[in-house]
Amino acid sequence: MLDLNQMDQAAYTLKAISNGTRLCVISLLADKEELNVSEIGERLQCEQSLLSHHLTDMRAKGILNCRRDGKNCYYSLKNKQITKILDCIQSCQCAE
Amino acid sequence: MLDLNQMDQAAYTLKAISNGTRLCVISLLADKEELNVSEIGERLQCEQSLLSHHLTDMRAKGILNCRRDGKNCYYSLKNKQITKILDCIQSCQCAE
DNA sequence: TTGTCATATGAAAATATGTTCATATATTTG
DNA sequence: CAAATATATGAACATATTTTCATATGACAA
Repeated sequence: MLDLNQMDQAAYTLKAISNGTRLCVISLLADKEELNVSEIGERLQCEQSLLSHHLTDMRAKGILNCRRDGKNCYYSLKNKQITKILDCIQSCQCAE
Repeated sequence: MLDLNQMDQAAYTLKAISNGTRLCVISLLADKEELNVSEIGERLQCEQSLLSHHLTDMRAKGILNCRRDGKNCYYSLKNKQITKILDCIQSCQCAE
């Protein structure tokens, strides 16, 4: 029941989201089904290239999906469940 | 509702636990109420000093409590709620 | 005391993450 | 086709995290 490999995998996913900007992206996408990069950029304080790096990496790590439509790329959560981590961590912060 | 500062704080806590060894520690302490460093070390594949660094840092970041009793230091979860993140992330992995 | 056990600490090295900047690519429009 | 828009990429750098090693500290037992 205590499997380091399993925990490493969990850690891999957690690391991929352990960043303020990335959590914001997840929070945005929790509601909106999908958003393109510009829309995300407008809502966040994040420079184009940096945001792109974050999105690309989160996608590579299986957090986000991406779909191109013309000039735009629409990102969405690959697994909505991930938003529960946000609730979870926030309830932890409160109960401190 | 989308507050970067709040997300940064959440990220700070997430970072403090986004590591296989640290998640193992949390998982161990989820059951056992408290364990001393040697007990944790036996159950984990982790060298003394490295484990100590992890524990000290998790403590500094408000994840763990520590109580000394004689030669031993007993660590426990400051907030049991944190274990829900483990369940949470694991259910995310499955549903992939 | 001295030795031993349990744990912590600090510095250095190794590695990973985050950020910036300049530039590339894909798509659409004129 | 050329220009404009949306987004990605790569290299360089800055910063943070992880790991190792040597050593320190605290507590107890002989």
